[in-house]
Amino acid sequence: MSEPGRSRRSAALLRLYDLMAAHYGPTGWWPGDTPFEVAVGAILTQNTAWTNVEKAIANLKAARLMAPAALLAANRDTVEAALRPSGYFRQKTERVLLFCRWLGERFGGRMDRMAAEPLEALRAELLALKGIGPETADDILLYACGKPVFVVDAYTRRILGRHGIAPQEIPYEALRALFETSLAPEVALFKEFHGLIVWTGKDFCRARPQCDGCPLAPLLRGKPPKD
DNA sequence: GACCAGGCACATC
DNA sequence: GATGTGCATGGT
Repeated sequence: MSEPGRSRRSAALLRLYDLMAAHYGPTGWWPGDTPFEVAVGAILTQNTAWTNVEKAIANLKAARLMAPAALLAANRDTVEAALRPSGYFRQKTERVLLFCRWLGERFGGRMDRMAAEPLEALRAELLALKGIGPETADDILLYACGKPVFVVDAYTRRILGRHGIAPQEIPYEALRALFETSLAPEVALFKEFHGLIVWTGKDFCRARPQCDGCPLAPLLRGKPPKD
């Protein structure tokens, strides 16, 4: 991308950020007591509302299963029962257990050792795991490992498309690259920016799709949303 | 009661 | 490579 193109885009993204931040203040996203809990939540939230994920996470904690070794030692039925409220519970049980097995074999079950790995190699390993696609991998890399990757989700695509910053159908990697080349690679900024997108998406794209009261409404300048 | 949610893998063309 | 389908629960 040309330098003027990048700085224009960078300014547009920072304007989005400022409007959302002014509306919400710090989100502190992602919620989770430990990096492992964040990684599990990233798998459980696939195509699923976060409120349902919270129930499954609470179940795991109540059953003392929020640890890789505990999950691997548990009966599969027990894990499935705990994950049931988050939907797709058979698939998600398989995916969580596969992640635990890999984490155990590769890093002795320790998230801190995983996080010490170089970003690109680690991303490739995560993507090679069955059940971990780009968004889930990047959730884990950013929020559980503190790596400077930008997480793209359905809300990101919808909001940028709606405001004409990127085409609605832009592929995952292209949209990730757009953020990562336009913004300073600061983990705290990436975390908070994605958190603000999630909150804005939940509150306005879903609950109030007409954009009433949306912090980003001023950017539309009276034009209807594009989607 | 229909419709949707912060995905992903797999089959089919 | 693009497109369609299964996976499952809970909220609106």
